[in-house]
Amino acid sequence: MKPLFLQIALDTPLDALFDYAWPYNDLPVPEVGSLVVVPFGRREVMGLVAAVSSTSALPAEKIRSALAARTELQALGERWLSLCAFAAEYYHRPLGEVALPALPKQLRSLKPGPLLKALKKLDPQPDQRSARARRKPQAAALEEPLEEPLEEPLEGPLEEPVQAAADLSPVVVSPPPPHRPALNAAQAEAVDEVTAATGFTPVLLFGVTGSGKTEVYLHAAREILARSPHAQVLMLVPEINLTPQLLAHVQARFPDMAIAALHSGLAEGERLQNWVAAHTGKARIVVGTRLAVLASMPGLALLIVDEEHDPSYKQQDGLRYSARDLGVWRAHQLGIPVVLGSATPSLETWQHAEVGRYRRLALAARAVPDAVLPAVRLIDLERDKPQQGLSSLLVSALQRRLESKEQSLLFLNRRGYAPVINCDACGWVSNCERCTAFMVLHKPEQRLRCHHCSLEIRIPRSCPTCGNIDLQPMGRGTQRIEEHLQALFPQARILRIDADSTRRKGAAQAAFDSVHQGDVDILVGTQMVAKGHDFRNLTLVGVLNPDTALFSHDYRASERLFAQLMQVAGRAGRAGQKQGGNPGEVLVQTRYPRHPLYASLSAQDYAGFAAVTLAERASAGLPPFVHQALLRAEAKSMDLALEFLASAAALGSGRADAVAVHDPIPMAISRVANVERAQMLVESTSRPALQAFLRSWMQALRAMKSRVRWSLEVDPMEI
DNA sequence: CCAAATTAAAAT
DNA sequence: TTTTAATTTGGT
Repeated sequence: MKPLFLQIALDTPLDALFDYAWPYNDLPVPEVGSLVVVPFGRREVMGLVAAVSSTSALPAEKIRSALAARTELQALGERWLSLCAFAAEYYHRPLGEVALPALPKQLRSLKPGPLLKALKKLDPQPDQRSARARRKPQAAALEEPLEEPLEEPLEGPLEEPVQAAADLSPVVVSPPPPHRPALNAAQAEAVDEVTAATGFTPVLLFGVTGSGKTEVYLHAAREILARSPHAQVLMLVPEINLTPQLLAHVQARFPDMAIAALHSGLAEGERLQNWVAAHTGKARIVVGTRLAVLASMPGLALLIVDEEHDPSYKQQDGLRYSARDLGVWRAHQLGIPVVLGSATPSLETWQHAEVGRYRRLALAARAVPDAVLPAVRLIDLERDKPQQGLSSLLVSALQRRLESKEQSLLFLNRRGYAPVINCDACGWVSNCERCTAFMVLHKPEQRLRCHHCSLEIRIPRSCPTCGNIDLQPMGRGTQRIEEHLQALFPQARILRIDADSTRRKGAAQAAFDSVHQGDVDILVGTQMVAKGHDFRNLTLVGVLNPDTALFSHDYRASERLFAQLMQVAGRAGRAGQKQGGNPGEVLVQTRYPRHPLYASLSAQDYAGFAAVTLAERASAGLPPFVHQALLRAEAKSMDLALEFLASAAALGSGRADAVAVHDPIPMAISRVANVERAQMLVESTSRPALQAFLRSWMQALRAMKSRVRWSLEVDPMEI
């Protein structure tokens, strides 16, 4: 008998597949992995065929018919479906809520128009880059020094046979020879390890900024792509801002290959276009942010996660997945190598390497011949009292760079002008009326803004409680530092780069370009400037206010701080010193110059830092030695939220075998946008035990049907 | 008495 | 989650 029922995953929180009839005898039955349009309630939505069956457990009158199949698109593969199924199971979400949001929006639109257009565009031309990739900023980036510049474009021993195999296209008459630096011994060994791998091989590529990780990625990719015309490589980067740079780099090195970018900054059409290129195998290399880990790539043969420690790999709403973890799982599923690159690996990854589950390959030196690691010096703020947030040592270091026409970077992870304003007379502070948080002073707009709920108000002329007209900004953000620097150095060209200054599309790229072109003397920025960008003429990095993370209640704060400071330190003196210039220097302003974290930082000793921190985590029973999940609740009142969590805990008590359920507590910022939030930690030393508990617990919780909004996060990063 | 606001229930 | 129907509330 012919199968007649489609079991369809839909983007809805209901944890079920939905049975639909396929009554069209003259049309082929859609195969598993196809997209189909179905009626759902009063709407029509796109669904994904998860299974096809000749029977249904439902009474016939409840079953409606599917309306149409999206036959133009090759069905999604079994491997992709099981990747989604794994993510759904691991993060405890319905399959449809994982699989459908992983597809480009236009693919889920009921009209086939955009897809047809994308397919048509894909077909005639062999080189199907996105329009964005061809536009100017890309071209400009190409002329910039590559991330790890080397003196001579020597051909490595690996190159010749690979190059011959890669030049498959008969259309290309004579491509310009790509600039391909030779590898040093450590790099070559790393490439060998990755390319010689058979089966699943997780590799931690451990190397400081400038040690040449990108070269390893590119050489390994070349080798693996040459093995089969269908092979594909996925390269993940933490941030959209870093994709143009890597994309330009990859395009320059693989001029004959179709390369696709996937990130949330693309226009819908481009996103679909690039996704389809990956899905059909046309794009041999995909460069993308975390969402790209769920791209359909039937030929995936190598997966690279650059800066694997970066918190951006964690999705912070909806399905709270870790793209790095899913990437590793995907490599395992496919039996392929996965390269995790970092100078400051996450402690999870480092621990995997310590016990031998991951292969660790170290790139010790900077690949740039005359580059030296910048000296890290601590400025004791108790001795060198800062003026307007700047110590005298830092000011004179800035002065020296201005005199020698070198660039400086001041790093301050706090945007706005001042994090709060207050009234000296009565003690009023600028609290947000909807959140338990301060409203931040943004001077260019003359407004107070809440960074949690986006509420914005004009700066009050006088104190709302006592009428005092003298309201004071407290503390400093990037805007205030920028203002003060301009007063200190009126002739200097100062540029601020943060989320506020780069809100417009393309603004970030333009800002980075102007730094590269030497139009900027002093750069002030938040973490945005810490990542990836290689500023050749930059020899001073000042770190302004790092201490708060030292005493955070979040045990991961110090790990993040260390990684961030190492990364920002790497911006200094990266391309080597020019004659007579200043040596690369990193000045960290701190009240705690004897803190062990700063000792490790000064010595640029990640391994030492990791050993100490892992020992602390082990003795305190923290990750990676235990596995955690977090149940969050949101309600109108804190009591309701806590009450929900308490009854959830009671529901769980019977099932908790080798699992600890902690007390419900209000979140650190307990109210956001007038919603009270609380959370409850669940943990176990056994991941399977935790997962088994969560499975049965979630089922019970869903049946409980509370009015309280709740969500579960597996492997939370911030607690 | 109607209409807005809140609650409950269903979705194959 | 979204959507709709059912019920309560509130002002008349």
